[in-house]
Amino acid sequence: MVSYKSIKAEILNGIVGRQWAPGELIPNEEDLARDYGCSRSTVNRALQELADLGILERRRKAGTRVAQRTSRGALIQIQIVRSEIEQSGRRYGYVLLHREVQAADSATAGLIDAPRGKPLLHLRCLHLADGVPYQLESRWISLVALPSARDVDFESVGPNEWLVTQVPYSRSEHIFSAAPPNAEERERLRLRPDEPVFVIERRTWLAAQALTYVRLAHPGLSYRMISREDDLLDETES
Amino acid sequence: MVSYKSIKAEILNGIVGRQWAPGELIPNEEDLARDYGCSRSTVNRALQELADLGILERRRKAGTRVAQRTSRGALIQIQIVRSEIEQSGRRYGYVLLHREVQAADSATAGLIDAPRGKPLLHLRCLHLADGVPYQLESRWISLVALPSARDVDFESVGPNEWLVTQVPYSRSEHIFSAAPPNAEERERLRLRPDEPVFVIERRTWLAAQALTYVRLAHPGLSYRMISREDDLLDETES
DNA sequence: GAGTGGTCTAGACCACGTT
DNA sequence: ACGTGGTCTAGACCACTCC
Repeated sequence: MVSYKSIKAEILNGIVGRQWAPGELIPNEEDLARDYGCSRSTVNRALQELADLGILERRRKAGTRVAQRTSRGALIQIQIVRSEIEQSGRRYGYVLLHREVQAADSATAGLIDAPRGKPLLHLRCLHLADGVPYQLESRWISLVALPSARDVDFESVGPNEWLVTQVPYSRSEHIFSAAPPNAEERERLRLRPDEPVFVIERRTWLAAQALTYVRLAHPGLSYRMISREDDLLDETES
Repeated sequence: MVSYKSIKAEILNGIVGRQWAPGELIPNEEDLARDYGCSRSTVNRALQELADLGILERRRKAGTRVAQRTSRGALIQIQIVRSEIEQSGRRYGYVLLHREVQAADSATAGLIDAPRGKPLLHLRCLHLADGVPYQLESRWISLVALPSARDVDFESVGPNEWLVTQVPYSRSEHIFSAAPPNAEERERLRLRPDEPVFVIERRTWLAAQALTYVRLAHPGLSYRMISREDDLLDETES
């Protein structure tokens, strides 16, 4: 029996081995099914998965081509900060610096994308790795969307860890940037002179409703955000 | 006819609407097929795609559960710098600063992951948006893997644009960081005092062979790397 | 052992988009 | 108009893994 995985692997080999160049047409499903001695459904599944990966481009009547990949994706895995630190073999530490319920003013309403005047929970926390400042977190949580957050004190559980036990989200936005530190960051993160911060900002929504906005600042000289990918090698080729 | 997309959408609605909580078991394929009045294959495709998205977890005999999503991904699209600038409505400018063939010394060999002594093409380029410095690129290309690069002058075509017309890659690594600028970056990017740079480093391989290493430095006060995602809403729900 | 998902088939009809 | 991919079906057999 010819499996769709083996067909995927063979097509990939053909691309990597330059049997088909980017932009080139590969045979249609019917021909491939005859070549491999399997049904068209099996070929279809293989080609469809390669198209989902961005490796092929398919259009009815026009056929299937090797994609010209002009943009290259990098998938960043953003973990809970605790597991990020513990997985690197370091000891995790957590301090809640500030906790306050406030009404959204125009500045914070814009950040979290919630209506002005609605109640927000504002938290500031410091995360440490082996006692060294690792991340300064400044977070707003919409109490309209997540009213139960009002009853959590966040002294022992970080907001990130609490949030993942709650609802899923349906939309998210991440912004990464490099910035000069503000006074609090310089002090709390014990930055050296001229050391910038690496900033991650994240907003999440469930349907149209804003859930949370968070700004995560890391010391620039020690923090690296890394993404590794094996694009094609997920099949067991001999 | 019940489509696999409508089943996907209904299951998603059930999850977002908390009909099924994270970790909870959803009905098996046979039951769902009877409920929806379609074949098991159709249900299978819907559930399998949701599992691929990380929204469901499936195990034979154990059934299908709503996934506990503890880590959240952000997909960064790294485009050719030219289209990145032109898509924002600005005019693209390009200057080749330096071009040199050199043998890999121990430092550069480590960066690109190629054997010491092998020939490398080293390029430094400046990319501008509306005449303002946007990105300083420092790139090494393995002439072992890509010998034809030796014959390209890179005066009019940027290395990024040339490379995508060449081979695909099979493995890549991206590192993002915030750093104080070096002297050249301060001058070429016309940085303000205390302005850090946002640095993207990328290495790519084809099978085990290193292709290229590039370090891209952006002015920290103006550059933002943004990623937006609609996790669940790719179906046409009314 | 038995229940569940994983895959394949042969056929069918349809939607789309190129020609 | 027609060639291509997109989807669905009814059935089958198998692989895994929980009990």
